[in-house]
Amino acid sequence: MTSNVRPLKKKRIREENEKIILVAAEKVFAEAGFGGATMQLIADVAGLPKANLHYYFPTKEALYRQVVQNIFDVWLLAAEVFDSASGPAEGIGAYIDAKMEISRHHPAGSKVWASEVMHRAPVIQDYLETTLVDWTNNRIKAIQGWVEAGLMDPIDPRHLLYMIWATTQHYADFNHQIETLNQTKPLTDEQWQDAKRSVKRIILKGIGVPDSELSTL
Amino acid sequence: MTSNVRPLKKKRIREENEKIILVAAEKVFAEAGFGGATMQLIADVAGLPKANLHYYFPTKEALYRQVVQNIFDVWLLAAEVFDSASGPAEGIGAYIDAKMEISRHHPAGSKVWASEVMHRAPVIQDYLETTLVDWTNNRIKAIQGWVEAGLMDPIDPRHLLYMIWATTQHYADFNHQIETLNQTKPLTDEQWQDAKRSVKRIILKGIGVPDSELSTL
DNA sequence: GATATTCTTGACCATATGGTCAACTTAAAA
DNA sequence: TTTTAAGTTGACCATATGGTCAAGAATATC
Repeated sequence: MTSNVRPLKKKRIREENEKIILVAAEKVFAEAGFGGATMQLIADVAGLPKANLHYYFPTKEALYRQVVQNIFDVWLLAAEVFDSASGPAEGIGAYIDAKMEISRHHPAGSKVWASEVMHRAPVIQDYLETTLVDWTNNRIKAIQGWVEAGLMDPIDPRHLLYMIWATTQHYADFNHQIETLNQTKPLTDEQWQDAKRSVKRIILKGIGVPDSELSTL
Repeated sequence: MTSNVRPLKKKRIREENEKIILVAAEKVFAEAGFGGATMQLIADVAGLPKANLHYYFPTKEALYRQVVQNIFDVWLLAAEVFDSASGPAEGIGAYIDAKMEISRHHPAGSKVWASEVMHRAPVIQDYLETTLVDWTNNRIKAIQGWVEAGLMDPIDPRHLLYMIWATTQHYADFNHQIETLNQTKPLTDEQWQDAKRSVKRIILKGIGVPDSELSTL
């Protein structure tokens, strides 16, 4: 109540409305895909008239593009734990944990990303070719360093990264299938802990991290 | 030429046209999503007038449903290698190989499936709840048997299956991203071999299959 | 050869959708 | 207070799309 009475500056109005629209758009794009999503439905979810969306975002494509870019930022932020680590058990373990948390609490974003990439990335291809390529190459170097230091087996870093991405994002993108296989119920806190532990255990053991470092999972 | 001159029976005409339409539909649905796909585009890809599609498939939904069901059959067929195996190295290894082959040669189907599940399976929810649940429960029992026989570590079979599905399907669903990270080129035969070997090695070693059985990869 | 059945297809229709616009309200600036 | 700028919104439009239909062609049946 008070927050509505308090006079909002124009700048705040813009920021808040853009935020509301982006949240609604992410949800609708995730549930219906780009082609299946309608501006009217996004407007209804946002609680705003459709014409208002077009005031802040000129076209459906522009709105979608902003949604995808925001997700990309979330991905990159989660990856920072990778760098400050001294070895694979810590770095990859923390990375898996971070990505599993995103899958749990931010599944819509992951789905929009998956859909965009499945459709050959018509909107964010430039990001793939620049930011993602750079990021990946740096992570590959880090992993190769761990291999050379004898901290893990000589695994091809690319396929390791793909496995981490695939598995962690699976818990978001396919959450409906996972719930169906879980008596149509969402995973409990315990089940999420089990999932994280299982994924970390299989991958870390699979790349040759010593058993002694797995006991802390 | 000869095949067109030869008089075709009406039954054959129906079978062939349905096949042509289904192949075109799978491709278009994979590239554009259900909402983004248009009957006109599917008709163009199939080389038939749009009205002809509606003669064989009454609605867009009916056509889509048939596409998804066909993919489901491919999944199930690939899983048969699981059963005839004597242990995890052979069974899971062969299963991973089979699914990787599908991802390589049948990526469109995998994408349609992923999209369907991401959108909460509006069309094949009944299949998930019956066939997929049954299949999964049987595979879980097989894995538990291997665990009790001491052939692998006590891993939660569910999370193991999710990891296998996620990773193998990633090479189909995200093939565009993988190509972008591979100098925008498709994986070569060798790279596919590397991929299969890496995936099998990490997972099998990760679940405790003895090193002696990994040397054959 | 005559009849019935299946298949083919251009033209057409009702509807949904992305996007526009002009009138109006609210808030900031002068 | 007056003026300017930013935000709001119902009504509207052009287009694209799923689906229909009737007339005709091809094939099977008798």
